[in-house]
Amino acid sequence: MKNYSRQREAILNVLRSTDTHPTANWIYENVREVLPNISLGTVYRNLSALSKAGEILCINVGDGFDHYDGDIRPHAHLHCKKCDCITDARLTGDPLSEIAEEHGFIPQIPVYVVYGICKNCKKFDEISGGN
Amino acid sequence: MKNYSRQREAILNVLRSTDTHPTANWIYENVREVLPNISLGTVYRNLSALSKAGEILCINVGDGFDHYDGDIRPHAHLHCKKCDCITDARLTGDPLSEIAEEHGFIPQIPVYVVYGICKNCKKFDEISGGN
DNA sequence: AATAAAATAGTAATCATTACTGATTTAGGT
DNA sequence: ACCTAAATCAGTAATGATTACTATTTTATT
Repeated sequence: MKNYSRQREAILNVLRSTDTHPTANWIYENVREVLPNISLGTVYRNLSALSKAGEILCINVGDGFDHYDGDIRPHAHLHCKKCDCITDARLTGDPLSEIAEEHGFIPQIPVYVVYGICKNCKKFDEISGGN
Repeated sequence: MKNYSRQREAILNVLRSTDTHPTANWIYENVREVLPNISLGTVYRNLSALSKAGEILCINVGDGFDHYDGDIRPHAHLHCKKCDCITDARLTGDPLSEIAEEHGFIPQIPVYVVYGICKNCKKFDEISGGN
């Protein structure tokens, strides 16, 4: 993360222009439209470095892919266990910082996660009769 | 999940007797002390089935391993980004359900996650001067 | 322009997890 | 108890997202 690279800038641009919490491969495909010769390894390396530097977030839904989020402002993630989508939700307070404090835990990265069933999957459930 | 198997029961026993949110391999090693011939594939298959059935939780810290939790009562997880440990914390309310409701989202699985720095890593940071 | 550090493209290796196969166990009726 | 079908198992092979490696190119600084 010492030197400028147009590859890193393009990766950040692609990631910050979506709210879909994409995978490394999705980012790769989209950056290729700007930089056709970029390597998948470069995408992975930069996402990893940016994540470690705290400039982006790495999210793990449990679908076998790492997802990334260019929005590092405090917000919540609603994880759907059916379709593995991630919906952003604003936070009206800091609900767990008090609890965290009891444990001597610093809630450094401002993302809260809730598992559940999203709007669309809920709709489908009602039609198909559950499951 | 139709038929009884002593393997599945042993896996559940091991998982429920710890609060360390272990990996599949840790569970495998510990179940082997009771059932020496159990297969690693059996452990994976059962953990997956139990997780899908909602009897246990699969947790994804981002350290390359799936972790499991035998406690499915409502509680929060404090994820340390330094050592990837997971600390349980009790919930005093239902802080995000109101927000979730706005999105038509059903917070079905009662686990909240907060990323940050745990007590021990914090202590080490103070000694070594950060990072 | 010259140099060293950093980053890249392309490819090979890693390794947690999943899939597969033939044998064993369970459930439930007879 | 026996019988059958479905479920599960042990053991092993395959998968595939991610990481590591290497030789080359780019960046920052003098």
